[in-house]
Amino acid sequence: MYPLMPKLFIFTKSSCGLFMENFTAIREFYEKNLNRGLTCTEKELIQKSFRKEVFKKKQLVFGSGEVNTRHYFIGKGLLRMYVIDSQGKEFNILFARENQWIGDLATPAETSYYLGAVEKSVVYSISDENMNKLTNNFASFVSYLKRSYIFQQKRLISILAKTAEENYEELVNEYPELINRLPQYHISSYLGVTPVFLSKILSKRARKKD
Amino acid sequence: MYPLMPKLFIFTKSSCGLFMENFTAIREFYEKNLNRGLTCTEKELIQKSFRKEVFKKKQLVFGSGEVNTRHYFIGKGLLRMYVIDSQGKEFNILFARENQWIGDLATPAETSYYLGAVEKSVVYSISDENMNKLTNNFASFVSYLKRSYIFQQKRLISILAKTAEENYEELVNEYPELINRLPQYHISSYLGVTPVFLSKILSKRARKKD
DNA sequence: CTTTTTTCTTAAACTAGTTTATTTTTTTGG
DNA sequence: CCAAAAAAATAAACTAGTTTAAGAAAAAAG
Repeated sequence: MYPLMPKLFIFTKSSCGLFMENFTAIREFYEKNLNRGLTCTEKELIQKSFRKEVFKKKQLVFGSGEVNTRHYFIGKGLLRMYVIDSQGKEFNILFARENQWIGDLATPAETSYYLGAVEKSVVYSISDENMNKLTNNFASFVSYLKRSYIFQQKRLISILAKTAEENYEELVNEYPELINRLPQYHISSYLGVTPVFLSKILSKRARKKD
Repeated sequence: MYPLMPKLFIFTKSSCGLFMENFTAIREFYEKNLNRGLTCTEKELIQKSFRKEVFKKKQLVFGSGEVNTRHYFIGKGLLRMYVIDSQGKEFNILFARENQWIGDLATPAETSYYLGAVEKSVVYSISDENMNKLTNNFASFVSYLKRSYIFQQKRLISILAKTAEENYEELVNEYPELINRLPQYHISSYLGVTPVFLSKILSKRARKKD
Protein backbone atom coordinates (compact mmCIF):
# COMPACT_ATOMS: atom_id res chain seq x y z
CA MET A 1 0.00 0.00 0.00
CA TYR A 2 1.27 3.42 -0.94
CA PRO A 3 0.74 6.37 1.34
CA LEU A 4 -1.49 8.86 -0.44
CA MET A 5 0.15 11.86 1.13
CA PRO A 6 3.55 12.52 2.66
CA LYS A 7 3.53 11.84 6.40
CA LEU A 8 4.40 15.48 7.14
CA PHE A 9 0.87 16.70 6.44
CA ILE A 10 -2.20 15.93 8.46
CA PHE A 11 -5.39 16.53 6.52
CA THR A 12 -8.74 17.17 8.13
CA LYS A 13 -12.13 17.82 6.62
CA SER A 14 -13.03 21.46 7.27
CA SER A 15 -16.55 22.75 7.77
CA CYS A 16 -16.12 24.59 4.50
CA GLY A 17 -16.12 21.33 2.62
CA LEU A 18 -12.47 21.40 1.66
CA PHE A 19 -9.60 19.28 2.78
CA MET A 20 -6.93 21.34 4.36
CA GLU A 21 -3.62 20.96 6.02
CA ASN A 22 -3.72 21.22 9.78
CA PHE A 23 -3.10 24.96 10.21
CA THR A 24 -4.97 25.01 13.51
CA ALA A 25 -2.49 27.19 15.35
CA ILE A 26 -2.58 29.87 12.67
CA ARG A 27 -6.35 29.85 12.41
CA GLU A 28 -6.50 30.22 16.17
CA PHE A 29 -4.11 33.15 16.04
CA TYR A 30 -6.32 35.00 13.57
CA GLU A 31 -9.55 34.09 15.38
CA LYS A 32 -8.14 35.30 18.66
CA ASN A 33 -6.99 38.57 17.15
CA LEU A 34 -10.16 39.17 15.16
CA ASN A 35 -12.23 37.98 18.10
CA ARG A 36 -14.55 35.97 15.82
CA GLY A 37 -14.55 32.79 13.76
CA LEU A 38 -13.05 32.75 10.29
CA THR A 39 -15.11 32.65 7.11
CA CYS A 40 -14.62 29.92 4.53
CA THR A 41 -12.94 32.42 2.24
CA GLU A 42 -10.49 33.32 4.96
CA LYS A 43 -9.80 29.69 5.77
CA GLU A 44 -9.13 29.01 2.11
CA LEU A 45 -6.83 31.99 1.95
CA ILE A 46 -4.87 30.67 4.90
CA GLN A 47 -4.61 27.28 3.25
CA LYS A 48 -3.36 28.76 0.01
CA SER A 49 -0.96 31.23 1.61
CA PHE A 50 0.95 29.26 4.19
CA ARG A 51 3.75 26.81 3.57
CA LYS A 52 4.91 24.35 6.18
CA GLU A 53 8.69 24.20 6.62
CA VAL A 54 11.05 22.35 8.96
CA PHE A 55 14.43 23.72 10.02
CA LYS A 56 17.02 21.79 11.94
CA LYS A 57 19.06 23.17 14.81
CA LYS A 58 21.33 26.05 13.75
CA GLN A 59 19.92 26.05 10.24
CA LEU A 60 19.58 29.47 8.63
CA VAL A 61 16.09 30.50 7.55
CA PHE A 62 17.19 33.65 5.78
CA GLY A 63 20.24 35.85 5.83
CA SER A 64 21.19 39.49 5.40
CA GLY A 65 20.97 40.72 1.83
CA GLU A 66 17.99 38.64 0.82
CA VAL A 67 14.92 40.35 -0.55
CA ASN A 68 11.33 39.26 -0.15
CA THR A 69 11.84 37.31 3.01
CA ARG A 70 8.76 35.64 4.43
CA HIS A 71 6.95 35.87 7.75
CA TYR A 72 7.09 32.84 10.03
CA PHE A 73 4.53 31.53 12.45
CA ILE A 74 6.17 28.97 14.71
CA GLY A 75 4.38 25.68 15.28
CA LYS A 76 7.16 24.09 17.27
CA GLY A 77 10.66 25.13 18.19
CA LEU A 78 12.64 28.28 18.83
CA LEU A 79 14.03 30.83 16.39
CA ARG A 80 16.17 33.92 16.75
CA MET A 81 16.53 37.02 14.64
CA TYR A 82 19.94 38.59 14.80
CA VAL A 83 22.40 40.92 13.13
CA ILE A 84 26.11 40.58 12.51
CA ASP A 85 28.26 43.68 12.85
CA SER A 86 31.33 44.62 10.86
CA GLN A 87 33.56 42.63 13.22
CA GLY A 88 31.47 39.52 12.70
CA LYS A 89 29.87 39.78 16.12
CA GLU A 90 26.30 38.53 16.44
CA PHE A 91 23.54 40.38 18.30
CA ASN A 92 20.22 38.72 18.94
CA ILE A 93 17.32 41.04 18.34
CA LEU A 94 14.39 38.78 19.00
CA PHE A 95 13.56 35.25 20.02
CA ALA A 96 10.26 33.61 19.09
CA ARG A 97 8.80 30.28 20.04
CA GLU A 98 5.57 28.27 19.67
CA ASN A 99 2.59 30.36 18.51
CA GLN A 100 4.67 33.45 17.93
CA TRP A 101 5.52 35.30 14.74
CA ILE A 102 8.97 36.23 13.58
CA GLY A 103 10.28 37.84 10.43
CA ASP A 104 11.51 41.12 9.05
CA LEU A 105 8.62 43.56 8.98
CA ALA A 106 10.60 45.64 6.51
CA THR A 107 10.23 42.95 3.84
CA PRO A 108 10.10 43.02 0.79
CA ALA A 109 13.02 45.41 1.14
CA GLU A 110 16.49 43.86 1.35
CA THR A 111 16.81 42.53 4.88
CA SER A 112 19.75 43.22 7.14
CA TYR A 113 18.79 40.44 9.53
CA TYR A 114 19.56 36.79 9.90
CA LEU A 115 16.86 34.38 11.00
CA GLY A 116 18.01 31.05 12.37
CA ALA A 117 16.67 28.05 14.22
CA VAL A 118 17.96 27.62 17.75
CA GLU A 119 16.19 24.27 18.05
CA LYS A 120 14.73 22.02 15.39
CA SER A 121 11.60 23.97 14.40
CA VAL A 122 8.39 23.52 12.49
CA VAL A 123 7.14 26.78 10.99
CA TYR A 124 4.37 28.04 8.74
CA SER A 125 5.64 30.68 6.39
CA ILE A 126 3.80 33.25 4.32
CA SER A 127 4.94 35.83 1.80
CA ASP A 128 4.57 39.50 2.68
CA GLU A 129 2.20 39.86 -0.26
CA ASN A 130 -0.13 37.18 1.06
CA MET A 131 0.24 38.50 4.60
CA ASN A 132 -1.06 41.83 3.31
CA LYS A 133 -3.96 40.11 1.58
CA LEU A 134 -4.91 38.47 4.85
CA THR A 135 -4.76 41.84 6.56
CA ASN A 136 -5.84 43.86 3.59
CA ASN A 137 -8.39 45.89 5.46
CA PHE A 138 -5.87 47.02 8.00
CA ALA A 139 -3.49 48.78 5.66
CA SER A 140 -3.42 52.30 7.00
CA PHE A 141 -2.47 52.05 10.62
CA VAL A 142 -0.47 48.92 9.95
CA SER A 143 1.99 50.75 7.77
CA TYR A 144 2.48 53.36 10.46
CA LEU A 145 3.04 50.69 13.08
CA LYS A 146 5.43 48.82 10.88
CA ARG A 147 7.56 51.88 10.41
CA SER A 148 7.56 52.59 14.14
CA TYR A 149 8.56 49.05 14.89
CA ILE A 150 11.34 49.02 12.33
CA PHE A 151 12.63 52.31 13.63
CA GLN A 152 12.67 51.08 17.20
CA GLN A 153 14.40 47.89 16.20
CA LYS A 154 17.15 49.76 14.40
CA ARG A 155 17.64 51.86 17.47
CA LEU A 156 17.91 48.79 19.67
CA ILE A 157 20.51 47.30 17.34
CA SER A 158 22.53 50.49 17.43
CA ILE A 159 22.56 50.56 21.21
CA LEU A 160 23.46 46.87 21.42
CA ALA A 161 26.09 46.73 18.74
CA LYS A 162 27.70 50.14 18.56
CA THR A 163 29.65 52.48 20.77
CA ALA A 164 28.14 55.76 21.91
CA GLU A 165 30.53 57.56 19.59
CA GLU A 166 29.31 55.64 16.55
CA ASN A 167 25.72 56.19 17.57
CA TYR A 168 26.31 59.90 17.83
CA GLU A 169 27.80 60.03 14.33
CA GLU A 170 24.81 58.12 13.02
CA LEU A 171 22.42 60.52 14.68
CA VAL A 172 24.23 63.52 13.22
CA ASN A 173 24.18 62.02 9.75
CA GLU A 174 20.56 60.89 9.78
CA TYR A 175 18.97 63.73 11.71
CA PRO A 176 21.33 66.69 11.55
CA GLU A 177 18.68 69.24 12.44
CA LEU A 178 17.67 67.34 15.59
CA ILE A 179 21.12 67.97 17.03
CA ASN A 180 20.45 71.70 17.09
CA ARG A 181 16.92 71.40 18.38
CA LEU A 182 17.83 69.19 21.32
CA PRO A 183 19.83 70.09 24.40
CA GLN A 184 22.88 67.90 24.70
CA TYR A 185 21.62 66.13 27.80
CA HIS A 186 18.61 64.83 25.88
CA ILE A 187 20.86 63.46 23.18
CA SER A 188 23.09 61.74 25.71
CA SER A 189 20.08 60.15 27.34
CA TYR A 190 18.88 58.98 23.93
CA LEU A 191 22.28 57.41 23.30
CA GLY A 192 22.28 55.75 26.70
CA VAL A 193 25.28 57.59 28.10
CA THR A 194 25.84 60.41 30.59
CA PRO A 195 26.03 64.06 29.50
CA VAL A 196 29.62 64.06 30.70
CA PHE A 197 30.58 61.26 28.39
CA LEU A 198 28.84 62.83 25.41
CA SER A 199 30.75 66.01 26.09
CA LYS A 200 33.97 63.97 25.99
CA ILE A 201 32.95 62.48 22.65
CA LEU A 202 32.24 65.94 21.27
CA SER A 203 35.52 67.49 22.34
CA LYS A 204 37.38 64.54 20.85
CA ARG A 205 35.37 64.99 17.65
CA ALA A 206 36.15 68.71 17.54
CA ARG A 207 39.86 68.04 17.97
CA LYS A 208 39.78 65.52 15.12
CA LYS A 209 38.32 68.03 12.69
CA ASP A 210 41.41 70.29 12.87
CA MET B 1 -15.72 94.25 16.33
CA TYR B 2 -15.52 91.02 18.23
CA PRO B 3 -13.61 88.08 16.82
CA LEU B 4 -16.14 85.33 16.23
CA MET B 5 -13.69 82.57 17.01
CA PRO B 6 -10.53 82.34 19.08
CA LYS B 7 -7.48 83.11 16.96
CA LEU B 8 -6.11 79.67 17.60
CA PHE B 9 -8.53 77.98 15.25
CA ILE B 10 -8.66 78.41 11.51
CA PHE B 11 -11.93 77.28 10.03
CA THR B 12 -12.36 76.33 6.41
CA LYS B 13 -15.38 75.17 4.47
CA SER B 14 -14.89 71.51 3.62
CA SER B 15 -16.18 69.87 0.48
CA CYS B 16 -18.50 67.88 2.73
CA GLY B 17 -20.47 71.00 3.55
CA LEU B 18 -19.27 71.33 7.11
CA PHE B 19 -17.04 73.85 8.72
CA MET B 20 -14.01 72.22 10.20
CA GLU B 21 -10.89 73.09 12.02
CA ASN B 22 -7.78 73.03 9.90
CA PHE B 23 -6.69 69.41 10.44
CA THR B 24 -4.94 69.36 7.09
CA ALA B 25 -1.81 67.62 8.29
CA ILE B 26 -3.78 64.78 9.87
CA ARG B 27 -6.02 64.34 6.85
CA GLU B 28 -2.93 64.19 4.70
CA PHE B 29 -1.40 61.58 6.97
CA TYR B 30 -4.42 59.32 6.57
CA GLU B 31 -4.75 59.95 2.85
CA LYS B 32 -1.11 59.13 2.31
CA ASN B 33 -1.36 55.92 4.32
CA LEU B 34 -4.65 54.84 2.81
CA ASN B 35 -3.45 55.94 -0.61
CA ARG B 36 -6.83 57.52 -1.42
CA GLY B 37 -8.95 60.53 -0.52
CA LEU B 38 -11.05 60.52 2.62
CA THR B 39 -14.82 60.16 2.61
CA CYS B 40 -17.04 62.77 4.26
CA THR B 41 -17.76 60.34 7.08
CA GLU B 42 -14.06 59.92 7.69
CA LYS B 43 -13.45 63.65 7.57
CA GLU B 44 -16.24 64.18 10.07
CA LEU B 45 -14.78 61.48 12.30
CA ILE B 46 -11.42 63.22 12.24
CA GLN B 47 -13.08 66.50 13.11
CA LYS B 48 -14.94 64.97 16.03
CA SER B 49 -12.03 62.90 17.33
CA PHE B 50 -9.09 65.25 17.39
CA ARG B 51 -8.40 67.96 19.90
CA LYS B 52 -5.90 70.72 19.28
CA GLU B 53 -3.53 71.34 22.19
CA VAL B 54 -0.54 73.58 22.77
CA PHE B 55 2.32 72.72 25.10
CA LYS B 56 5.07 75.06 26.08
CA LYS B 57 8.74 74.13 26.30
CA LYS B 58 9.41 71.49 28.99
CA GLN B 59 5.71 71.08 29.72
CA LEU B 60 4.61 67.56 30.54
CA VAL B 61 1.96 66.03 28.27
CA PHE B 62 1.44 62.94 30.37
CA GLY B 63 3.37 61.10 33.05
CA SER B 64 3.99 57.61 34.31
CA GLY B 65 1.04 56.11 36.16
CA GLU B 66 -1.67 57.74 34.07
CA VAL B 67 -4.26 55.58 32.36
CA ASN B 68 -5.95 56.28 29.06
CA THR B 69 -3.27 58.49 27.67
CA ARG B 70 -3.95 59.86 24.21
CA HIS B 71 -2.11 59.63 20.89
CA TYR B 72 -0.49 62.81 19.58
CA PHE B 73 -0.01 63.96 16.03
CA ILE B 74 2.47 66.83 15.99
CA GLY B 75 1.58 69.91 13.96
CA LYS B 76 4.55 71.96 15.09
CA GLY B 77 7.32 71.40 17.59
CA LEU B 78 9.29 68.55 19.11
CA LEU B 79 8.28 66.04 21.77
CA ARG B 80 10.12 63.26 23.56
CA MET B 81 8.91 60.10 25.22
CA TYR B 82 11.07 58.96 28.10
CA VAL B 83 11.27 56.85 31.21
CA ILE B 84 12.71 57.59 34.63
CA ASP B 85 14.52 54.82 36.43
CA SER B 86 14.61 54.13 40.16
CA GLN B 87 17.51 56.54 40.61
CA GLY B 88 15.59 59.32 38.93
CA LYS B 89 17.62 59.08 35.75
CA GLU B 90 15.82 59.89 32.52
CA PHE B 91 16.13 57.87 29.32
CA ASN B 92 14.69 59.12 26.09
CA ILE B 93 12.92 56.45 24.14
CA LEU B 94 11.65 58.38 21.17
CA PHE B 95 11.62 61.84 19.70
CA ALA B 96 8.89 63.00 17.34
CA ARG B 97 8.51 66.20 15.37
CA GLU B 98 6.22 67.77 12.76
CA ASN B 99 3.89 65.28 11.04
CA GLN B 100 4.89 62.42 13.29
CA TRP B 101 2.92 60.49 15.86
CA ILE B 102 3.89 59.90 19.42
CA GLY B 103 2.15 58.25 22.34
CA ASP B 104 2.07 55.06 24.34
CA LEU B 105 0.76 52.31 22.11
CA ALA B 106 -0.02 50.31 25.25
CA THR B 107 -2.75 52.76 26.22
CA PRO B 108 -5.37 52.48 27.78
CA ALA B 109 -3.21 50.45 30.20
CA GLU B 110 -1.38 52.43 32.86
CA THR B 111 1.56 54.01 31.12
CA SER B 112 5.12 53.85 32.39
CA TYR B 113 6.25 56.65 30.12
CA TYR B 114 6.53 60.38 30.31
CA LEU B 115 5.73 62.52 27.31
CA GLY B 116 7.08 66.04 27.31
CA ALA B 117 7.54 68.97 24.97
CA VAL B 118 11.14 69.79 24.12
CA GLU B 119 10.03 72.90 22.26
CA LYS B 120 6.75 74.79 22.31
CA SER B 121 4.52 72.41 20.37
CA VAL B 122 1.13 72.35 18.70
CA VAL B 123 -0.38 68.88 18.69
CA TYR B 124 -3.60 67.14 17.68
CA SER B 125 -4.56 64.52 20.20
CA ILE B 126 -6.98 61.63 19.96
CA SER B 127 -8.14 59.04 22.47
CA ASP B 128 -7.18 55.43 21.91
CA GLU B 129 -10.85 54.60 21.55
CA ASN B 130 -11.33 57.07 18.71
CA MET B 131 -8.02 56.04 17.20
CA ASN B 132 -9.36 52.51 17.02
CA LYS B 133 -12.58 53.75 15.43
CA LEU B 134 -10.56 55.47 12.76
CA THR B 135 -8.62 52.29 12.16
CA ASN B 136 -11.45 49.94 12.97
CA ASN B 137 -10.99 47.79 9.92
CA PHE B 138 -7.38 47.17 10.72
CA ALA B 139 -7.85 45.56 14.08
CA SER B 140 -6.31 42.13 13.70
CA PHE B 141 -2.81 42.71 12.51
CA VAL B 142 -2.66 45.98 14.36
CA SER B 143 -2.93 44.30 17.71
CA TYR B 144 -0.10 41.96 16.81
CA LEU B 145 2.07 44.84 15.67
CA LYS B 146 1.28 46.83 18.76
CA ARG B 147 2.40 44.01 21.00
CA SER B 148 5.59 43.54 19.00
CA TYR B 149 6.32 47.23 19.20
CA ILE B 150 5.67 47.42 22.91
CA PHE B 151 7.86 44.39 23.51
CA GLN B 152 10.70 45.86 21.51
CA GLN B 153 10.40 49.15 23.30
CA LYS B 154 10.60 47.51 26.71
CA ARG B 155 13.68 45.71 25.58
CA LEU B 156 15.30 48.91 24.41
CA ILE B 157 14.54 50.55 27.75
CA SER B 158 16.10 47.64 29.61
CA ILE B 159 19.27 47.84 27.59
CA LEU B 160 19.48 51.60 27.99
CA ALA B 161 18.62 51.89 31.63
CA LYS B 162 19.74 48.70 33.32
CA THR B 163 22.93 46.78 33.91
CA ALA B 164 23.48 43.43 32.25
CA GLU B 165 23.03 41.78 35.64
CA GLU B 166 19.59 43.33 36.13
CA ASN B 167 18.60 42.41 32.60
CA TYR B 168 19.60 38.82 33.21
CA GLU B 169 17.47 38.64 36.37
CA GLU B 170 14.55 40.08 34.44
CA LEU B 171 14.95 37.51 31.71
CA VAL B 172 15.07 34.66 34.22
CA ASN B 173 11.95 35.92 35.96
CA GLU B 174 9.90 36.58 32.85
CA TYR B 175 11.03 33.72 30.64
CA PRO B 176 12.53 31.06 32.90
CA GLU B 177 12.20 28.26 30.37
CA LEU B 178 14.03 30.25 27.68
CA ILE B 179 17.15 30.14 29.81
CA ASN B 180 17.31 26.35 29.47
CA ARG B 181 16.46 26.33 25.82
CA LEU B 182 19.14 28.81 24.84
CA PRO B 183 22.89 28.36 24.91
CA GLN B 184 24.48 30.91 27.16
CA TYR B 185 26.18 32.75 24.32
CA HIS B 186 22.83 33.54 22.74
CA ILE B 187 21.61 34.99 26.00
CA SER B 188 24.70 37.13 26.38
CA SER B 189 24.27 38.44 22.86
CA TYR B 190 20.64 39.24 23.64
CA LEU B 191 21.72 41.16 26.73
CA GLY B 192 24.36 43.04 24.78
CA VAL B 193 27.37 41.66 26.64
CA THR B 194 30.08 39.12 25.94
CA PRO B 195 29.71 35.44 26.93
CA VAL B 196 32.64 35.96 29.27
CA PHE B 197 30.88 38.70 31.16
CA LEU B 198 27.65 36.73 31.43
CA SER B 199 29.63 33.85 32.87
CA LYS B 200 31.01 36.26 35.48
CA ILE B 201 27.49 37.40 36.33
CA LEU B 202 26.37 33.81 36.74
CA SER B 203 29.21 32.75 39.00
CA LYS B 204 28.60 35.81 41.17
CA ARG B 205 24.89 34.90 41.26
CA ALA B 206 25.67 31.31 42.23
CA ARG B 207 27.94 32.44 45.05
CA LYS B 208 25.20 34.76 46.36
CA LYS B 209 22.69 31.92 46.63
CA ASP B 210 24.73 30.10 49.29
C1' DC C 1 31.15 4.44 25.89
C1' DT C 2 34.73 7.06 23.85
C1' DT C 3 36.29 10.69 20.87
C1' DT C 4 35.51 15.05 19.05
C1' DT C 5 33.36 19.24 19.10
C1' DT C 6 30.97 22.72 21.34
C1' DT C 7 30.10 25.40 25.31
C1' DC C 8 31.41 27.37 29.72
C1' DT C 9 34.69 29.11 33.20
C1' DT C 10 38.51 31.61 34.99
C1' DA C 11 42.19 34.97 34.97
C1' DA C 12 44.50 39.21 33.90
C1' DA C 13 45.26 43.28 31.47
C1' DC C 14 42.57 46.67 29.24
C1' DT C 15 38.86 50.29 27.61
C1' DA C 16 34.36 52.48 27.45
C1' DG C 17 31.63 54.79 30.16
C1' DT C 18 30.32 56.68 35.23
C1' DT C 19 30.47 59.64 39.20
C1' DT C 20 31.23 63.71 41.65
C1' DA C 21 32.72 68.14 41.76
C1' DT C 22 34.27 72.64 39.87
C1' DT C 23 34.44 76.08 36.25
C1' DT C 24 32.97 78.21 31.98
C1' DT C 25 29.60 79.28 28.57
C1' DT C 26 25.04 79.99 26.91
C1' DT C 27 20.27 81.00 27.42
C1' DT C 28 16.38 83.13 29.58
C1' DG C 29 13.60 86.43 31.89
C1' DG C 30 12.91 90.90 33.90
C1' DC D 1 21.32 95.06 28.98
C1' DC D 2 22.10 92.70 33.19
C1' DA D 3 21.32 89.06 36.66
C1' DA D 4 20.11 84.52 37.37
C1' DA D 5 19.49 80.10 35.87
C1' DA D 6 20.44 76.39 32.79
C1' DA D 7 23.57 73.91 30.00
C1' DA D 8 28.16 72.40 28.68
C1' DA D 9 33.14 71.46 29.52
C1' DT D 10 36.89 69.59 32.11
C1' DA D 11 39.35 66.72 35.49
C1' DA D 12 40.24 62.73 38.21
C1' DA D 13 39.20 58.61 40.43
C1' DC D 14 36.30 54.76 39.69
C1' DT D 15 33.41 50.55 37.78
C1' DA D 16 31.10 47.81 34.25
C1' DG D 17 32.13 45.37 30.63
C1' DT D 18 35.88 43.66 26.87
C1' DT D 19 39.66 41.03 25.04
C1' DT D 20 42.63 37.24 24.61
C1' DA D 21 43.91 33.02 25.97
C1' DA D 22 43.93 28.56 28.20
C1' DG D 23 41.73 24.86 30.63
C1' DA D 24 37.40 22.29 32.25
C1' DA D 25 32.91 20.58 31.49
C1' DA D 26 29.21 19.26 28.80
C1' DA D 27 27.01 17.79 24.63
C1' DA D 28 26.97 15.52 20.24
C1' DA D 29 28.48 12.09 17.10
C1' DG D 30 30.38 7.82 15.76
